[in-house]
Amino acid sequence: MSRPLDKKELIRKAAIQVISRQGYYYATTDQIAEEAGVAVGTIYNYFRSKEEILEHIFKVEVDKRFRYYEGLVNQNLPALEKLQRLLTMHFAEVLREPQVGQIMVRERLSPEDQQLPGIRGFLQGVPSRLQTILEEAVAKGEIRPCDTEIVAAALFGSIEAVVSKAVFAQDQNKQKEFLQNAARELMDLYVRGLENR
Amino acid sequence: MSRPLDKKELIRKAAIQVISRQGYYYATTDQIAEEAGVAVGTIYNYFRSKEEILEHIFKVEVDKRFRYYEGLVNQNLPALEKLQRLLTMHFAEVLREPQVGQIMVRERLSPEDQQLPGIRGFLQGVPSRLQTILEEAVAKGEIRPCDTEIVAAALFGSIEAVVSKAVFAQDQNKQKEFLQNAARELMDLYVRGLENR
Amino acid sequence: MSRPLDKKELIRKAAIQVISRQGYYYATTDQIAEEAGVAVGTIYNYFRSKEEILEHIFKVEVDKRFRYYEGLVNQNLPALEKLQRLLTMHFAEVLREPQVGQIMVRERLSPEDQQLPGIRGFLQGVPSRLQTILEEAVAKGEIRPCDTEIVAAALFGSIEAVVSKAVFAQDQNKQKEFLQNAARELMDLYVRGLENR
Amino acid sequence: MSRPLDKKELIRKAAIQVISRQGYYYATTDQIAEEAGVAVGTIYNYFRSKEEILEHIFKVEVDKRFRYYEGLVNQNLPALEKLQRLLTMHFAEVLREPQVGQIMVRERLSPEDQQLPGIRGFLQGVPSRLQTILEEAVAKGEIRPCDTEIVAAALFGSIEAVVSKAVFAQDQNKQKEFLQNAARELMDLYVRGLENR
DNA sequence: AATGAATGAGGGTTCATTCAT
DNA sequence: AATGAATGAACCCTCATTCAT
Repeated sequence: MSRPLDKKELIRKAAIQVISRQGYYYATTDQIAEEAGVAVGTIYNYFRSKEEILEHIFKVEVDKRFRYYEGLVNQNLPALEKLQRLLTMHFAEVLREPQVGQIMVRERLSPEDQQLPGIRGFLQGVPSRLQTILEEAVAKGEIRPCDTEIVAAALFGSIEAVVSKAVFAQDQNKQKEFLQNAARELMDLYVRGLENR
Repeated sequence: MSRPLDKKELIRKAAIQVISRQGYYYATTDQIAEEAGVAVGTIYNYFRSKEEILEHIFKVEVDKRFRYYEGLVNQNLPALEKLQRLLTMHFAEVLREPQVGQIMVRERLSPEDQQLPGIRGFLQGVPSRLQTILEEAVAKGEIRPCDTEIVAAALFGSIEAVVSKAVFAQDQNKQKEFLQNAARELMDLYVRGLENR
Repeated sequence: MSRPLDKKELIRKAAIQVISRQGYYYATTDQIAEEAGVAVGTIYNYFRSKEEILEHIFKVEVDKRFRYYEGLVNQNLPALEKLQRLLTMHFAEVLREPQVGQIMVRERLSPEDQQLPGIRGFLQGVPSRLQTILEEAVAKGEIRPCDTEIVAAALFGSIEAVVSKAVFAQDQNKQKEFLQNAARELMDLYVRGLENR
Repeated sequence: MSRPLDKKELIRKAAIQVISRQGYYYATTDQIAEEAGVAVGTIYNYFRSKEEILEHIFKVEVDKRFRYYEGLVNQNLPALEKLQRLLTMHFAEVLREPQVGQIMVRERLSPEDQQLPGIRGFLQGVPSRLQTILEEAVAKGEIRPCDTEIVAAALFGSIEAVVSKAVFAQDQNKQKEFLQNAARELMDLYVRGLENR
C-alpha cells in the first residue's frame, strides 16, 4: 500500500536537504533522487519539473504561515500582539527546519520572467499581511502614524536578515538562543520605534 | 585609445545589464560579451571566470561603501549622524545605478561552498561596520543598550528590503521618491526604536 | 463478459487513434492505455512491446487484404478485373478506417534493423501480389509486356500516395469523393498505360 | 582559416549517413557528431536543433529540384519532355546519393503538428509542380484531359515507390540499372496512360 | 487478469571555458 | 590583445517496461 503523499513528502524533504546544501541551481535532480532513495523518474511522477519542487517547498511554508495568519487576524487582540505571535511562530518554524529557512531567504529572488507563482505569493503576501496588521495598529492608536508600506518592507527585511544570520550559523545551539533573543529584540525595536508617545 | 582598464569597465557594465536582467545563473557569457560588444574570449582576458565578474561587481560597490565609511568613521560626529550619512549615501548610489542594487540584493546569497570572497566581504563587512557604529552610539549614550549584532543585522535587512522594493518597482520616478521617503522613515524608525529615554 | 480478445481489440483500436494522431514515435504507451481506458500494465498482457502493437495493426490489415486476395486469385476472372477489385476493396477499407490508412502510409518505412516482420509482410507482400496479377495479365495478353516489378512498385506507390492525400485531407466528405474518383482515375491510367494495342 | 559552410556541410553529410542508417528518431546527436568527427556542441553552432538538421537535408534537395524546375519551366519544350527531364534528373540525384533518397522517402511523413516547413515544401511543392506541368500538357493537347491533381499525386507516389525500391536494394550495381529502367518504364506508362488518342 | 508507481538508461541541449589564429 | 569556433561534461526530463499488490 503506497501512499503517494508520503512519497511526495519524501521527495520534498530530500530536495530541502540538497537545495539548502547546494543552492537551487547547483542541486541536481539526480542528487535529490539519491537523497530521497528513489529513481529520478519517480520525482517526475510527483512534480512536473525541478522548478515545481522549489515552488512546492515555498508553498508548504507559505500556506503554514497564511493559515496561522488567518486564524489570528479576526481575533480580538491588540495588533501588536498579533505581530508578536506571527513573528514568534515564524521563528519557531525556522528553528524547527532551519534548512527550509535557508532556502526561503536564498531563493526567493529571481528575475521576474522566471519568478514562480509560489514564490511571488511569499514575496508579496507576507509583507502585505504585515502591512495590514500595521495599519490596524495605527487605526487603533497602538502605534504612531507611519508609512506602513515602508515599515512593513523593513520589518520583513529585518526578519529575513535575522533568519539568514541564524540559519547560516554553524552552531545549532546558538541558533536557538540567537533566534529567541532576536524575536525579543526585534519586537522591542519596532514597538519602541513605532510607539505612540 | 582604449586602455585595458576601460575594457574591464566595459565588461563590468555590460555584465551588470545582463545579470540584473536575467539573474546570474541565467546570464550567459555570450550575452555579456554581446552586450559589451566584445568577443567571449576577451572576457577571459580580464576575468578568470564568470564568477569573478560577479565578484568584481560586488567588490567595486563594497569598496565604494567602505571608502566612504573609512572617511566617516574617525570624524568627530555623533554616531547616529554617521549612520544617517551612510544610509543616505547607499540609497543615493542605488538610485544612481538601480541595476547594481538589484544584483546585490539578489545574488548575495549562495551556498557556502561557492561563496565568493567579494560577496562575503559585503555580507559580513557591511553589518559588522553597522554594528561598530551602533556600539559607538551605545558607548556615547546616543542610543540605549541593545544587542548590537542583532540590531545591525536587522538594520541591514531593512535596508536591503527597501532597496529591493524600490529596485523592482517599475516606475522610475517613484523609485526616487520611495527611496527618499524610505531613508527618512528608516532613520526615524531606528532612532526612535533605539532612543535613550 | 469481456474476453481477452476483446481487450486486445480495445487496445488495438486505441493505439490506432493515438498513433494516427501523433505518429508512432510520439505516441506513448500511457496515452494508448488512457485512450483504451486500461492501465499501462494491461497493454503488456497482450503485447510484448510497443512495437508489437504497431506490428499487430499492420498484420490485421495485411491479413484482411491477403484473405481477400486469396479468394480472388483462383477465380476465373480477367486479371485486370482482379486488380480493379483489389483496388476498390483497399480504398473502401481505407475509407472505413482512414486512421489505419494514415498509419500504414506513415509508419511502413523504418530502418532495416528495426523492421518489423508484420510491416515487411505489407511492404513486400502487397507489391509482389500486384506483380503476380500483372504477370498473369501479361500472360493472358490482357496487357502489353512490361517490367512487372517496376510497374507493380509504381502502382503500389500511386495507391499509397492517393491514400495519403485522401487521408490527410481535413474534409471527410471530400475524402469519399476523392477516393472514388481516384480509384477510377488510377485504373483508367494504368489500364491505358498498359493496354495491348 | 575555418570556413563555417564547410563544417555545416560536414555535419549535414554525417547526419545523412547516420539518419539513413538508423532512421531519424533512432539517430542520436552523439552519433552524428562522432560520424562528423566533431563534438556534439559543434552541431549546435550550425543547427538550432536535431530537427533543423533533417529540415536542412530536405531543403538542400528540394532547392536543387526546384532550381532545376525553374530553369525548365519557361523553356519552349513539350510538357512531356519537361516531365521526362525532371524525372531523369531526380533519379540521377538519387543515384548519386542514395542515402538522401532513403531519408526523403522515409522521413517525409510525420504528424501535421510536428511537420517541418522544409518537409512540407517537399511534400506539397513537388506534386504541385508536377501538376502544373500536367496541366500545361493537357492545355497543349499533349495528353488527354484528366484529373491532374490525382494523376500528379499518383505520379509522385510512383516515383517515390521506385526510389524506395532502388534505395533499399542491397546491390549498388542493380540500383543503377533499376533506376534507369524505371525512368523509362514510368515515362512509358504515364505517357501511354495519358495519351490523347 | 489488472493495476500503476517505480525504474533508470538514454536523449537533446546548454554553456563556461579554451586556444589556434 | 582580441577573436569566436570548438569543446564535452553535465543537466533536466522522458517513457518503455517491470512487478508487487
